[in-house]
Amino acid sequence: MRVSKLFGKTLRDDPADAEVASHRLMLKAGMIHQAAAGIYSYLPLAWRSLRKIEQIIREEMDVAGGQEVRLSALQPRELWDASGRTEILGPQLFQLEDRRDRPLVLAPTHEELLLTMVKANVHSYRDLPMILYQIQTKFRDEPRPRAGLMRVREFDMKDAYSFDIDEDGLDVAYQAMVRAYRKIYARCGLDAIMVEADSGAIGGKDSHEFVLLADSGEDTVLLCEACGYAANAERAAFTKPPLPEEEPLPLEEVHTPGVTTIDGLAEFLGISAAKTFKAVFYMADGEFVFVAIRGDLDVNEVKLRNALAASELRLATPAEVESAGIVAGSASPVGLSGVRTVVDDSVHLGSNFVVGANRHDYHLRNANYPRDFKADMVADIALAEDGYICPSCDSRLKARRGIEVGHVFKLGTRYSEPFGAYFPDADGNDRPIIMGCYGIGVGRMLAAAIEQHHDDKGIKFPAPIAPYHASLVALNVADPEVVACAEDVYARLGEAGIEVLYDDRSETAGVKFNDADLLGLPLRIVVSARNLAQDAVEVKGRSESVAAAVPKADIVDRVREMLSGSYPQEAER
RNA sequence: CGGGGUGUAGCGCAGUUGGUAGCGCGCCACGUUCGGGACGUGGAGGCCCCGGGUUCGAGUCCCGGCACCCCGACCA
Repeated sequence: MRVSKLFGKTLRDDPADAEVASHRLMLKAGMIHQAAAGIYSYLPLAWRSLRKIEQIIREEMDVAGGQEVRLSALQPRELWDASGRTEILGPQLFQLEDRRDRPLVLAPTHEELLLTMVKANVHSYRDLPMILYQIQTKFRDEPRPRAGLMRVREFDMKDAYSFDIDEDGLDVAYQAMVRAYRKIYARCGLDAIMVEADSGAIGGKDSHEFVLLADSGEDTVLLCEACGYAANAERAAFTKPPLPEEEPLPLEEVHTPGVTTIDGLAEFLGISAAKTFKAVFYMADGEFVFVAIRGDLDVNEVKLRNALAASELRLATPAEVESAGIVAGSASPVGLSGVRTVVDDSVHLGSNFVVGANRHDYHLRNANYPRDFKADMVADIALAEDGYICPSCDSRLKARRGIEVGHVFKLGTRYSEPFGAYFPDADGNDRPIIMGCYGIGVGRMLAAAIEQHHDDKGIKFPAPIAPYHASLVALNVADPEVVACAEDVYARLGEAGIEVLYDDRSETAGVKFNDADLLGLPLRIVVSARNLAQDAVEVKGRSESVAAAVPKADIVDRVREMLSGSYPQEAER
């Protein structure tokens, strides 16, 4: 491709509305165009890269035994009404009507439709196991699109679904998908780590996320360098430091004027926050819930939601707290009745806690569970944070930000049962299909790759997903010899199957070099009068600082060598 | 949905007490240059986000919308 003909122009100034690197660089390099918040079009450069990512995913899905399907994006809303997800998804679901006022939705995911197809086509245990996948556009009206391609409302996603007769089969499929995912990221030149994840509202048991560590990421993950434990913060467990066991002392009221916070309370009484118990109030599916946790810990709302099996969870408003008869600032589980109470299991790790007295300016010393208060539920609802103790060894966890680029779930019968996806087993008994689902965001992969591979000059594309393999820069196109050589090199590389972006524009060296660095193809080949004097052209890797002079005749071999050398996993294939 | 910010040329921005819009980059033409965002000369390019209002007169003041960005809430 000649740059003079390429659709898409680079920008000299940084676009004002882009803060994260991938967004800024893709706009600046002329790769993407924004239509509205979280809605982007892809220009040729981005689209080439995305297609390469898709192709890598497709190949690995096929190796893992997947069959590609293509499902309709426009779907009747009644399908979603039937699964109850019209309501669950709420405003996130794009809805429209056809000319006869029939309600339709733009599919945010495809479980519903796929299940109806599976029901129609799976008639026996002999049809299983099976893996289906699709790579196509999904629509979600996100509350807050952000960071360029990182979180958008229209996006391409690979979704795979496994269908098995039993849990053992699911385990096999799950492991095959995990292996495929690891290969996909490796082939794309991405350093993704697998972390334990919450399965969220999609349900199911085991769940893992694939995460690229990056400060611009939306997720927080906790990692243990010593034993390899890795989990999303929503899911992460940790060892809660125990307090010395004390003889239970009698409950005793203490005057605490003006004290309404845990820090204030600890300071006032000269004790550590861990010796206190704090109260937090939530509304879970409309029901008021009193939550208590040791003063040094914070509530993990995802764990709490799971413990309560609630679909909607939010902090209670001050008015709701008051109408529940709670004295905010001195709230206490002691003497509480008629309110659902959840207590973190840290209640077992200590004694003689200081709690509120349900009376302004008073707290209670020496509260002990279960002597002084009851709970409807005791569970781990604590949020893991940086520096906490690893749950599987005694090292410290590190908190890092990351970009979620893949998520795998063991769904079990979560969808097959309600959708009636049953099959007769060898004994003729109907059994629900055991399912797994496995997603990768294609556009987010591209954004994440750029987050992970860039410098102050621009992108540094991993070769397998670069829009082209090399930039060919002709310096001074007014010089006929330079042009002749560049054309010759362009033609020969093209014949050798190497994808070259040929900068044939009448621009100065600085402009061309800067644009080449900005787009960040793996190699840069320069043809100039200076090199031509030695019958050479020069080749430089995007990350290298000095270029190598290569005899003109050797250029094809040399480029091939350098491309395979930088990505051995590609060369092996 | 709450908080903050921004809407003026393709991009980045300025615009004074209200007086009919400018700079840089980019773009077009010609010439000189030619290894890290060159230079000269000449040009083109505007629904000042939208709608009301005040005023002789509004990019500017007032009211009401909308859009986009950031933080938070939310996020199969």
